[in-house]
Amino acid sequence: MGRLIQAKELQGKNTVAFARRLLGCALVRTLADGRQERHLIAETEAYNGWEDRASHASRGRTPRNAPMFAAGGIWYVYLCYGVHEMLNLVTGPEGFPAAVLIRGVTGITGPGRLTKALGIDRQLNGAPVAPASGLHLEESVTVPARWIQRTPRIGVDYAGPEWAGKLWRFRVDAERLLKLAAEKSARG
DNA sequence: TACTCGATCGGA
DNA sequence: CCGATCGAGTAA
Repeated sequence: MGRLIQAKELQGKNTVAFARRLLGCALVRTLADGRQERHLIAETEAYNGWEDRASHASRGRTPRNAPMFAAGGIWYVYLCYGVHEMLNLVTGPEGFPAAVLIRGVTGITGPGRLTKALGIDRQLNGAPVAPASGLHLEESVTVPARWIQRTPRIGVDYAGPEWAGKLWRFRVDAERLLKLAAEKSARG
């Protein structure tokens, strides 16, 4: 169990830094029977501001992307390619559209497979990042900087080279995360 | 109302 | 490499 990540911490304009800091945090799914499943976040992407051509917010506010314009601390879940639910954490102050796509956790690679495995869909769209919603975040392990990989975001070539080229995807090897978690639990 | 196209994935 | 699958966004 780690410290709960609160909405207040998600309301700055440092979206990219936050996407990086999310690595090693726990995504906690509360099931219907009250039990909790914990997954360490291994891969994220930042979508930051109106100018970001890869972001849904780049052409202004619409019914779909409205959650991105709210104050940070809620989930933004949408259907991609008519097939996959994508899970995003809304960040930023009210009115500044930003979010972090959760692309992978330990044991599950890919944003579509992640939501399928955790039973996440658009019912969670707009819900607060809190245990009562059934999905929240906790601090867990601290990932050494040298283990963090930065790359361009995936599947956003349509945004053009300037925006598709931003190193706004962050990744850490899942095995290393699990090792850190094991060391932490051995320490007590 | 008629298009077009995706922040993906699995199978050929 | 390609098709699935559907809703948002745009233009008319």
